[in-house]
Amino acid sequence: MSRIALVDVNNCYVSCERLFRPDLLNKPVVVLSNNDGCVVARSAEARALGVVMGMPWFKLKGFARQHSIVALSSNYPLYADMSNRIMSLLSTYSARQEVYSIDECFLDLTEHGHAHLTEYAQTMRSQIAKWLGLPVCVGIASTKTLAKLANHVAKKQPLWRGVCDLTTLDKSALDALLAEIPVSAVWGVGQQHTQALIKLGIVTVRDLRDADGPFIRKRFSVVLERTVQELRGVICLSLGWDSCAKQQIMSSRSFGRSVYTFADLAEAVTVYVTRAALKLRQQNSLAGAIQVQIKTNPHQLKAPQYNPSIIVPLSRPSADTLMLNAVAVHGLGQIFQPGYAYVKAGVMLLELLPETRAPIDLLADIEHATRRTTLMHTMDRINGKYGPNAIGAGVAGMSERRDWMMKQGQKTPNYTTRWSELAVVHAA
DNA sequence: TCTGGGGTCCTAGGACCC
DNA sequence: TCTGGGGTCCTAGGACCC
Repeated sequence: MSRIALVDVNNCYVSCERLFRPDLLNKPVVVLSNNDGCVVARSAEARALGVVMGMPWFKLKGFARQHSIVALSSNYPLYADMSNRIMSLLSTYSARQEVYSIDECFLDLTEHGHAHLTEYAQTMRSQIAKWLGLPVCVGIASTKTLAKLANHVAKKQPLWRGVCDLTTLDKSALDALLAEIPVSAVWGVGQQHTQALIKLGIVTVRDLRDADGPFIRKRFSVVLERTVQELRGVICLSLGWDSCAKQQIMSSRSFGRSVYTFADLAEAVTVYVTRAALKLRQQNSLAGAIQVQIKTNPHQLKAPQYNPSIIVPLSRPSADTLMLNAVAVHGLGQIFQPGYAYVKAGVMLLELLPETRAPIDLLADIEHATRRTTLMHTMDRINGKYGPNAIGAGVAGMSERRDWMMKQGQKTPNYTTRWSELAVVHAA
């Protein structure tokens, strides 16, 4: 039988912030989404006060002041850097690792032998705590879905001391445990499914595990039927341990204020294309098409709404920022209408293919293409060294003009990724 | 004049995840 | 006044072909 572990950082963003702000330990802390929009992470203390994930910050503000909740803007460079460190440390614990998100990964421990997995996982926890100062929980089981569930149990039930290995339970103990957990805790069961399942009398994880597979498939989908199988210990989701290339790359942001003009939107689109194209080159891919979208504020019910998008194919696949940008801005021109208050724009790179599989264009000017590729690499190197906006496409504008950029009122410094913002130790 | 069915490809949209 | 940003996979339905 296989053994899969799911390792997950507790309250990841809050824990990262606390590393450099030990004064925040034991205090209610929340981290806000881009634009300081809503809550995306909360400490145990904030959760205990009733702060819900996704709560808009403007609604929470008064309550937060009353209860001395500390709110921070999200600091993704810091979280990404800590994530890289933790993932590389965890990779030493298994030959097979699937990095599933910024704060969690699966490890295949099948080859490790079954006897001492709990101790092995405890070793991981203490090494991560000691080297990086971050708290993690570990769930172990025979499938990914069960490992996610085990992780949930490890977090919720203190008696497991941060590591829950479901394979150590006998059948009746496992049945009893699964009968305590609401079906909504299962990976792949969201709000819609939860409500529909409850109506059918499927309320606990145990109910779902024991539900009729073909019925679930018919009433819901093959996806949920796979989940049922996985809960029974049948592997349907295999471990993807190669960091495979993304199939689409997106870059979008809400603005700090409403935007009305084509010029401002074009400037934003150029910034997003620049960011997306960099990611594209980093995974050595080319894009065959680019989608541009702009949006008005959906929460502003009385204001006129306009949320167009357009997909523009490229004449030939490319990773050239300037080329992609020209196409994107042209696409923007097709959908832009004056007279609306736009609050968000985004671009998506589509039809990605590996650089190596680029079609050969007999009519292309090889010398020109090579120069452009060199230009892109040079640009990436300069931006890598001097900051992401050191040089870019012409329309991107200078930062002082970009007053539409997102609001980040409470951002902590880039403690680990910028020399100028390193934490400083003061001698007593 | 009458008339069919199977297959593929693409797209939009929905559900889910963190 | 102020409500995130990335992703994945699947399905249904239409267009088109033979």
